[in-house]
Amino acid sequence: MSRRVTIVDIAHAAGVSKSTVSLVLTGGGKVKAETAEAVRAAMRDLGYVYNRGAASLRNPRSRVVGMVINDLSNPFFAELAIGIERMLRGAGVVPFLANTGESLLRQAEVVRSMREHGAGGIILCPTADSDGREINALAGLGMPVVLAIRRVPGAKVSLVASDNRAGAAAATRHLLGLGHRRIGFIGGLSRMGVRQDRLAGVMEALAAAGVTPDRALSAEAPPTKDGGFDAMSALLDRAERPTAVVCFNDVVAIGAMLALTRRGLAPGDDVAVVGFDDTSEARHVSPALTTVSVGVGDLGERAAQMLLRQIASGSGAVETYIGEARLVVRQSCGPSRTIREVA
Amino acid sequence: MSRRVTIVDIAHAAGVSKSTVSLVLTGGGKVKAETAEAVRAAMRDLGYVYNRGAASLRNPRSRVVGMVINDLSNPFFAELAIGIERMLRGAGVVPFLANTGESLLRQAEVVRSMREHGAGGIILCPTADSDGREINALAGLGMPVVLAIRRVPGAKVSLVASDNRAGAAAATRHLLGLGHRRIGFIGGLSRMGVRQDRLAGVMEALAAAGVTPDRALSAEAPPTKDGGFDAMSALLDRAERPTAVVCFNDVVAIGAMLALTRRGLAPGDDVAVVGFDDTSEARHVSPALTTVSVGVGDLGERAAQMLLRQIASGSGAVETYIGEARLVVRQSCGPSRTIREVA
DNA sequence: CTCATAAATTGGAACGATCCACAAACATTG
DNA sequence: CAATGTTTGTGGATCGTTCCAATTTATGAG
Repeated sequence: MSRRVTIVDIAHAAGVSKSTVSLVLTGGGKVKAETAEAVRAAMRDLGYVYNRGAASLRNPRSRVVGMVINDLSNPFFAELAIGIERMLRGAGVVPFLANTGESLLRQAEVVRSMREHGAGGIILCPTADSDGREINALAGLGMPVVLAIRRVPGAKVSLVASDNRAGAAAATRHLLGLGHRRIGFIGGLSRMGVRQDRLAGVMEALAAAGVTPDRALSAEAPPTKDGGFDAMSALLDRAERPTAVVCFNDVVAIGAMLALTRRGLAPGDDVAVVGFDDTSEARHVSPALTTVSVGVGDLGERAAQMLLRQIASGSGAVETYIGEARLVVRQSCGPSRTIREVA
Repeated sequence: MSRRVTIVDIAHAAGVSKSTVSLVLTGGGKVKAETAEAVRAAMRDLGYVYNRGAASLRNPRSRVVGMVINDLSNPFFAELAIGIERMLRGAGVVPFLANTGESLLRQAEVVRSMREHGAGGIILCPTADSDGREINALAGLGMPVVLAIRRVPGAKVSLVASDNRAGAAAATRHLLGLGHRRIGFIGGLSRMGVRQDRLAGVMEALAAAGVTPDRALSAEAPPTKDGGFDAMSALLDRAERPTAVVCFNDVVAIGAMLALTRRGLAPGDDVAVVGFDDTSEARHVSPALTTVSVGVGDLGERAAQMLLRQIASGSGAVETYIGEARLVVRQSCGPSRTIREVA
């Protein structure tokens, strides 16, 4: 196997110096058009491949960033990753992607590995048990960091998330408007900031309507389908059942609907169910899930933009963007005076 | 901001030479335990970050590979990516991930970018219109390549895929066993190898049962929900409707079920529907979708293993793995003598 | 045609690691 | 204790690029 082709080979073939080749590579200008063309021709002929590792050794301004996602198998986060990637590639930046699967250990490994590869910044969708100090330490070392979706208690870094409180409040007002009074909240773990915010939104709306919340109607559970199933089942075992539930997210909501069906209850008619996130599954389940859309693709793009800005400015200034959360009414809340979505 | 800390700084702090530091870094052995510990302590104290770019300049054995996925928003491919990633990280290899969104241009860009970053190999889930020559060119340059899920006509590289033909045949036999005779095939574009294989499986099973296939019952359409919706609608407009359809994949099947429902027909009772891939959505739609499982996570792991083997051996030997496809019977094919899945 | 200036090009020194051939320190043995 | 072998440890060259200061070449004004 022949040696790798380097700029020196190109320089030789094109009859110029390696510096000139470097100039046309970096597009700095200052090189005559015909010389540049000759160089490019030589690169084509020899099958030259630019070595970014070598380049960033000398010039550490990096065109690579890391995106660390806690659960890629969740379409919500996959959509987020796609939004981030779209924006980054548009800006000529190459994203390293890693999936932590909610493991704090893997998150640490992955972040280290990205630093070793010279990532110029990191977009982090943190695991539920992330430590603010660790993230601050990372940012303190001069690494631009943007948290996405989930805030981390104590972390003083930039954040892109949705207005969970307002979204949950809107969902709750919708249920109140339909006549529901016994409204529960299920799914998510209490240490999750996102859950705290969404629960707070529900409580706020109940309070505003003068309804006294029943603490027994909110159940903690892993943010999975099984979690939703179990939590809903537990609530149904109680003497005083809820007539409606706001769920931590769509996955939990789907699990909850399954639990209802299993008991011969009709989601929407017997117990109203609202999800959160508006993943594509929400449209496809039956009955179609009323949910709160957070515009996840857009959030991803914003996170990417924010990171790029942060890298460009170099001033570790902390920014926060809270995206609007919009209620999407479908069929899972039974008869309604609002207009149903025309799918 | 202070200069980056390098092995020379570590060497100085630990009172050894940079060569020794390099030795403990690469774990080559030949260094006294206490010296190694002193070096490691210095690294901790100074907050040292290994510079892989510099390392792979001198020693090009790369610990990075690229994974190029055609559509991450499809949970099927997301699951594939997760399987690949799991195996690679287990082997200490860092995957670069990129999403091409079915764009051939982006695929080319992304592959180039990965080569520039020194990827030691690439797992490619090719766009539908990929050119075998281009892929052969890549492999010919000494880059280990493994195609996943989709074969590319003319490409002479390793492949990990599922037995689409057998899977489709099994699904068709299931429908035949339920008494269906007018069995259609919908979704996918005719240039897709995967579609050709699945369609061939259907035809094969029909022929084996002595049923003459009606060409008018197979409809081409983009492999999306809308594609499935439109294709199913078109078939329903025909005088002689199918009583059952095998769909290109689960997404198409869900679209087809939507089309049925829209016309007041009950999927499963009026027209049987079978999907392909067994994504998580298949379990959650109603009626739950009978589909063909290809074990996508496992396929991802196999692809990763195959690439690692190929990188290790260095011999561009071409391997092929065809995973088994298993019929999963649920509720979308109406009354059945087979035992329903106990969800 | 000459000189000043601008534009284009160039060689050599980095960047931060690994590799190699060799040297120093230590152990073993007759 | 000399001779020999075995661990450990070391300086310098090197990988492919960018940066810098310096040099050559082209352009324009008088």
